[in-house]
Amino acid sequence: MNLQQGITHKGLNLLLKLEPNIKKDLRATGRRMTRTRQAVLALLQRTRQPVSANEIFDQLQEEKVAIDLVTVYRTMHVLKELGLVFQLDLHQEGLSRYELKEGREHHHHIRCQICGLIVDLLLCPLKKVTKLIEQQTQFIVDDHTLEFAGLCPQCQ
Amino acid sequence: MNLQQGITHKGLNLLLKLEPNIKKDLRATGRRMTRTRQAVLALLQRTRQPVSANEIFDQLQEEKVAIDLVTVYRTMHVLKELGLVFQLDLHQEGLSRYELKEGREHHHHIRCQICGLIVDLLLCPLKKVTKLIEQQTQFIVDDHTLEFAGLCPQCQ
DNA sequence: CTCGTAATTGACAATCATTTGCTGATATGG
DNA sequence: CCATATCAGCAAATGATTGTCAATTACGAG
Repeated sequence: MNLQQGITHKGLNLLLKLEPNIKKDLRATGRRMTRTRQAVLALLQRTRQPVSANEIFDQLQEEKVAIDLVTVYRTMHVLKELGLVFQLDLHQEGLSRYELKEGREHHHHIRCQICGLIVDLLLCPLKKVTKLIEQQTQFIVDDHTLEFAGLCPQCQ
Repeated sequence: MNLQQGITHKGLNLLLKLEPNIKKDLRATGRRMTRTRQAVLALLQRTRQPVSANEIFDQLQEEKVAIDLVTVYRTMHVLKELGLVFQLDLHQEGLSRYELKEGREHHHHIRCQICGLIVDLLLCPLKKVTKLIEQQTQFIVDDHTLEFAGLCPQCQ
């Protein structure tokens, strides 16, 4: 089984490649590419960890981008509808985090219970189990959530 | 791999067996067995599905048990501290659910996206994967959350 | 390039789940 | 049966998220 950590984003370079496609997606559903949406998308691209609405808001404030927290929520809602963003609800965090799909594969996360560090796990051991569950429960399974918690190397 | 659904509770019978032990646990930490805690425990025992604080509150109201919602939350907090209850934060539900451990084994859940039915999955395919993750991330893993979503037989 | 219109924003209030502060009620050992 | 520390109930605070509405802005048509 192949398990890789880390990030394969290439930073702002991708913005130029990504933006026209996203604009197309927006237009196709009667929406517009605005400067606030650009700012949020750019931030999501250069951010390594899944970010909360508040973190997006704070970060953009620091970068002198004027944006309302409400607009951040609305933007995330739109990006979710377009299927461009994953929403993560990590156990006992009490808030949602988001990350760009951007061609990334299905994956899961591990979170440090001390410092909150979140690391990607590029593995999914659940394909066989899903079939088994479908057979035995008669459900049609179409999603799953898998998350690990523990202590990161720094916090042990 | 053995996967069973369903419930092995035997209802109120267990209350008699369970209560003295729980009272002991409470007393050991300077706490008391009160009638509200009894009512909540009894409800948890005869309930099949993981229940939210509000559901506990509503259900007890119907049964003419006077209890404040705040007290439900505080009771769940105590029961969690004593390790008697699991807290579940299911994906996109935006609230917490609770279930009695009561000698039940580690397990996971599947939730119907239409009607909200939650079924227990008495399986856990993650032991090997946990070791692998520990090796490769250098984390010490001490918990995980696994949840499936889909359509139950009725809702397909 | 300008305009009109519909989508979007921001400011503010509302909502929902959950927590906290305070005071009177009550379980429990003595 | 009493003393007292824990507990319940109520009110109000909190933090995340959503709804309202007037003012602003994107963008295709001309």
